[in-house]
Amino acid sequence: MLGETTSSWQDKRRTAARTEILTAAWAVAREHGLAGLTLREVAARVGMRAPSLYSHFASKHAIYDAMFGQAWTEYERLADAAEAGLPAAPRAALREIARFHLAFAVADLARHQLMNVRTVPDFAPTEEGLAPAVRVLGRLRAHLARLGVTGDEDVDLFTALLAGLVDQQWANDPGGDRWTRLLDRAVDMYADAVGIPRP
Amino acid sequence: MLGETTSSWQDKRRTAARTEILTAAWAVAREHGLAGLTLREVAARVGMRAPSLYSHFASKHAIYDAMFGQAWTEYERLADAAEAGLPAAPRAALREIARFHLAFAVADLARHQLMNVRTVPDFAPTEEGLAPAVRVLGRLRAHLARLGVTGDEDVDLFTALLAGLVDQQWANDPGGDRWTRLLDRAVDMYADAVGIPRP
DNA sequence: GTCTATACACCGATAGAC
DNA sequence: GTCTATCGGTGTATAGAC
Repeated sequence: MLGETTSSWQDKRRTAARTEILTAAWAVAREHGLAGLTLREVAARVGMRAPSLYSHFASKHAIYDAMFGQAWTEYERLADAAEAGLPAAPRAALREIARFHLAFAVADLARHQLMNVRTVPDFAPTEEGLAPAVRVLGRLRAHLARLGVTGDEDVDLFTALLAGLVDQQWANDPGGDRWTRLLDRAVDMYADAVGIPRP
Repeated sequence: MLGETTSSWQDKRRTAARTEILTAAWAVAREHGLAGLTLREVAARVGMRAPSLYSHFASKHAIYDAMFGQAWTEYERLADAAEAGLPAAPRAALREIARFHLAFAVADLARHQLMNVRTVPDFAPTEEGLAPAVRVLGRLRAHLARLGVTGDEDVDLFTALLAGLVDQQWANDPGGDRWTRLLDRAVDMYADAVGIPRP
């Protein structure tokens, strides 16, 4: 995970074990809900007893933290890939950014809950786990700036708009599209408000 | 709670005990977080042992459900009181509705988490607990209709906008006003989009 | 009816043997 | 590293005192 220059045979085994544990943790979280994740079940899926997990992660929170980092890293990776295909027209570009965000947030409840926290009682990501999330927000700021949106409040308004659509979608129509289908209208409403020119 | 025509001495004692338990539950939820609510601590605060709570509530979820109903009933009560002072100007009225909602949602994290669910793993409000929440949404629809906003999608867009501001506020600036202060801009943005006339 | 005492199955976490 | 055993916590069920 960290930028190791040399990785011995033992290190590879260690990271492999960590990866396997995290994969199992994601599966449990998706089946039983994020809060329904238990060390005993994760351990069972990787052929261990629960206490053995503590040789690889300091605590259950450390597992959540690693998952948090994985989720935002994956977001970053996919966003990078999608960046090449961004339309030139400002509104179309903004629409595509919003569409990507909503699609990612609506695809996996456990992941969404973890990335946007709150549902795990005392969990707060460490600085290391937070890093990719911070980078993603920076990337969004840069994109908006390129579209002419530079004010902090304008950026905050955009994130609130996206967060609201996602939240209402999960809360009141999970699996449906009652709120996600409002995306185009929401983006146009926002674009009008911050002065992004109409096509 | 229910509409009893006669309330015997025992009934009064029963509802008094229930009320006392719920008050203690709110206190615990505010101190330790909504998920940090434990029956043992609630019981201790009302001078009971944990199992004794089961004489008054069928389960911990039943306590959550009663709290859910209380929160939305309180929202309804305050909204009713505020209704008399609503401005005549459409945008001002919309702004006041939004302001009330945000103020209520931002005032108490445990209450907000409970009213908008999700953080309590398997909890889903019963029909009875849900009733005041449904009434509140109906009231909002009526208000918006009076302002000329009748489309379901327009209503959904408004609820998403409010939900987003509240969520971002709690998630990224709890206790502050980084997102709540965007309220006027958000309302104007929305009013422009749905065609509520400018003053 | 209301409460206590007890018990059960589960949780995260730790200690120590191997 | 992984195990077993265990600790203190949880929600919850039930038997029985009053």
